[in-house]
Amino acid sequence: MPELPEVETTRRGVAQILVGRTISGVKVGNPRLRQPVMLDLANTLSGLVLQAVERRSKYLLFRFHTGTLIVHLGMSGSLRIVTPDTALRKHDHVEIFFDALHSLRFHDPRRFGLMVWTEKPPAEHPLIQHLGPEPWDPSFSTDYLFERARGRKIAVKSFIMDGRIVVGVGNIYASESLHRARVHPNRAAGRISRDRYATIIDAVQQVLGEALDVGGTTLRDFLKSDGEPGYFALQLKVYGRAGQPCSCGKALIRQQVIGQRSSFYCPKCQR
DNA sequence: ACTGGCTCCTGAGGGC
DNA sequence: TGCCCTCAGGAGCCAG
Repeated sequence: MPELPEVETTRRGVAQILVGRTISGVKVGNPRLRQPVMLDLANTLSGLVLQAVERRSKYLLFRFHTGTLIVHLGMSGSLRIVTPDTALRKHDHVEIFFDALHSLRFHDPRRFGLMVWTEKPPAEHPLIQHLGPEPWDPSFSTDYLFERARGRKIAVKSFIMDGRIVVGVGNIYASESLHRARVHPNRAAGRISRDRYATIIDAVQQVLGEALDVGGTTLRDFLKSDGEPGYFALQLKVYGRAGQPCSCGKALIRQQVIGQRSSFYCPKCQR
């Protein structure tokens, strides 16, 4: 379940090794992802030099001079760089061949991921164009968030997970961020003060940033043959800890479904 | 304009 | 041991 820090770490690992290399071929095993993978992707990509690997939200953007390959890892997807002779694993759906030592494999058991080609600027692609700011973009400001929340009755946790409001805040880090900001996840977005939104922004940036820092330390594992970029061992304070004492020591962590998503909070220190 | 609910898919884990 | 059930989740989509 890659969240933004995992996607960014993947981006760095892939970019470091593959940028500047030329694609020699593509093999599509199972094209049935969230959107079908073009079966003739090899025709499109063969001979192209990878110019850059960028990221927008949780979408990875493989840039070529003729267009962009948009990749999303869904919730179980991962990318791995292997030598082409490495044995295929179950759920290795797409392989992009570079040279004798480098092949990029897309692995995704649940197939919520996606791999699509576009010749337009990626910012104009339907998957990208309606996305809100990145969590660290200056436009993700207290005023912005407060104004967008006016009149909204939706739970603040669902609000900050809405990619049109801000991208990259997944289910786990939404719970963690609100715990850090001491805001109850079920509080209506429109009934939160400007000051508290400033705190929420700080918390989101800190939580994602810390996860990214942990990810950076595992980057060297990127090439390990059996290693997934994986889930970072960031200390989670509430997620998955229902019934355990909160770090405040005054209450047990509760679990509640909010917006069809499992959510965790401390009833004492989050209001 | 909002909101909540549904959907894709597979593996893990619990109960018996 | 093995079967069956439920749950988990990113994010687009749809109906009310």
